[in-house]
Amino acid sequence: MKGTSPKPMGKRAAPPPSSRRSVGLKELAAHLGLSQTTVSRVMNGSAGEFRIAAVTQQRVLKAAGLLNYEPNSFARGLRSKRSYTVGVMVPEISEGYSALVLGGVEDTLLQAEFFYFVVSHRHRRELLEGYPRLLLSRSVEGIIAVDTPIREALPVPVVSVSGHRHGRGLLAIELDHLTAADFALSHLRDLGHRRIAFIRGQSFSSDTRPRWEAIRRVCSTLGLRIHPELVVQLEGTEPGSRPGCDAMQKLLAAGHRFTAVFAFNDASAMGAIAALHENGLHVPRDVSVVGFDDIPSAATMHPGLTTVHQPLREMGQTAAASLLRLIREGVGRTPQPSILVAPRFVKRHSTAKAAT
Amino acid sequence: MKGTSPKPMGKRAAPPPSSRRSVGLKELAAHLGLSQTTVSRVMNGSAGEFRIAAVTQQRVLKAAGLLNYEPNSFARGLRSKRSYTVGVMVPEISEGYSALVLGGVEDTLLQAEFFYFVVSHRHRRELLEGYPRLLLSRSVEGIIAVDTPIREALPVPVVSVSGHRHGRGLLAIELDHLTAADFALSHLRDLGHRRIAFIRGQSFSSDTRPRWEAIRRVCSTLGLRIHPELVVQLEGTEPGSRPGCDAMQKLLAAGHRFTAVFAFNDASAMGAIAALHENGLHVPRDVSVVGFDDIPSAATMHPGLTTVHQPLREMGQTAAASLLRLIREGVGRTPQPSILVAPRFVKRHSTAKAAT
DNA sequence: GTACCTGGCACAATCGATTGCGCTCCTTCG
DNA sequence: CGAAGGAGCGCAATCGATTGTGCCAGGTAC
Repeated sequence: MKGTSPKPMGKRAAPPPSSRRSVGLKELAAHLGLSQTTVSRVMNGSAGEFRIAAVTQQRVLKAAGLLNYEPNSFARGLRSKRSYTVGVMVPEISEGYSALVLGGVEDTLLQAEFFYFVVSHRHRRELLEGYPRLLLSRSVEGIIAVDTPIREALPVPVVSVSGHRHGRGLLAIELDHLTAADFALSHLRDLGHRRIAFIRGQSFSSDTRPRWEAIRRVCSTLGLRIHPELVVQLEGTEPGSRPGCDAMQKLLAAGHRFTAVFAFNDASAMGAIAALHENGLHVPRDVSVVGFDDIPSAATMHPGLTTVHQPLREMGQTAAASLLRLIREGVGRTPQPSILVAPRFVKRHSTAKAAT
Repeated sequence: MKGTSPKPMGKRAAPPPSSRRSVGLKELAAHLGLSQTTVSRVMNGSAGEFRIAAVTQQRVLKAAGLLNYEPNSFARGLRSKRSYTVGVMVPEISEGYSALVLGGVEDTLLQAEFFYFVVSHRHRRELLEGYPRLLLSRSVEGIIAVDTPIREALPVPVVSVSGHRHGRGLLAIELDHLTAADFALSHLRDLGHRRIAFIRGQSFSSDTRPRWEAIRRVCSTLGLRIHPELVVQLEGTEPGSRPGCDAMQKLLAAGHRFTAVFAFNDASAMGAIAALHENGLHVPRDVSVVGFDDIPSAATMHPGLTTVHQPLREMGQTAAASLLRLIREGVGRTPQPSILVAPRFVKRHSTAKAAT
């Protein structure tokens, strides 16, 4: 009561552009001659349930606008125990894959007035294990794991995008690998290819195993034989096309004949093409190459890369939407362990009829 | 549109049903037979200044570990008024440019135990204007604006990366455009090019203006003439190489002769090359092309693109480090309005001696 | 006239950690 | 032996919003 109250309802010209230090609920209430309770209820839209007079609501809203009131997020979170924030774990944010998924995640989250923290673990063990707890200590309400294994069970919902499936109330958003493999292999088969080489992904990439499994099953269905001597694996954590180039060099050095290559991703397909060129082989005349992912440069490179398009943005959106649902409804007996999204096949110019 | 929107926020949704309730400071203290004060001091490392016995510290630390104590971030923030969080605004997170800068930002921030929110505004006006306030309402301690104009003065430090410079205690991290232009233009001049075409950036891109200014100055220094009829501008917000392709088509349609092109970025350079090919012109035999940015596919395309490399990751790191400094030391008379980072010139195969 | 609504709002207790003081014991010194 | 001084902690008031409950006045109902 001692201090001079800012302005007790007196008439006053337009208050100076409120560059004020964030007004609190308290000041707002005082300025209105109301209790914090009432103001809070109006601001939260629960005015109806508490019978606040319509005229009062208008007064509050108007004053809030004028004084530029913003509720303190800490205080609000402390009471309500809600942060409206989720955490997103990715291997490396600057890589196209994660960035595209993040774009989709953002689309959905921000629409629901959620924010998100991003952390990238770079496949380093201590980060992989530490980040979930770190995120939890920041009060996230859920976690989206992109191409990232989650081992321990967490006290919040977790949705993975192309991640290792690990049960325990973990919802996985996955590409329909079977359809993807069918697209690529049917295409090659129809072009007459029988001796197809495969470049498998690095062991740490979570897509490696399911995609290979799908390839095996589809080959079997299509009556294609997998020649073990034509299967190589990417190695090293280096991004870009180098690993694919190395893998193809190794394959070529072995000297086995093949007319087509199905690469693990577009980056390795590009590396493979570079290696083929260096060895005097022409794509697609001598060897056809099919990539995976459909990254932007797949369209602009020469020759344009035939590849399987992954709807990464859509996967991000689906992941976020699913996570929001889990947060809202609780993780009650996850109805389904995974959601499949459909790939698209993009035929460009790196594939042609098998050389006879 | 002004003021606080009456966020309905719905009913109190059931709080996330956490399986294992986290222990609070209170329980920890009780379990130890100590006061919250003491435990808090030990946990915050300020034990020394408050003469807590070494043996007590050990006890506390051990119990905290056992009971798995994690301080509540809301309560902590409420008192200390620190969030250890910054906001990052980008045009679109899924684009390579932003993603690379973000990578650098993350490197530095996470090392300082800061987290960050990402929001992408897609050049939409309402988002551009609303996000700063929205971030502030989340109690961020600072903002990094990547290729994003910030108009109003904010109550927290702001660092921009390749953004419109706008004084007012805003620190800008910028590429050294003069050096960059000199790299590219000296190279072309030395190869004998005199009639050089320019593809300028879209008007909404903050790099467009300063880069063009640098080009003009460097041309003047090098004794190169800028032929107005050889200057075209990118149009449309479409990402990828289409805008560059269109621009080059327009240029070719005009029918003026030129032997080299300096594109606004690699994407448009690729588009330009595609357009040149379509018109029967060979790169680099008939026309040399220099790009800008050095995006990953610049190296793998054919021909390899000669370009100016922007150290985007480094720029992100510098931005984050600078922001942290401003947060720590306050925005006292920003000592310098901008920090320049040096580009690198990457010579590949899209440039050659001028056709005679 | 009394009892009973019911609309309209206020009280005060939280949420969980931080922090300015201040209160005990022990030593140690004069 | 008394007092000063330090070592070791605890009390209780915050931070700002949310929320269960309570209170009062005016309006029926009988």
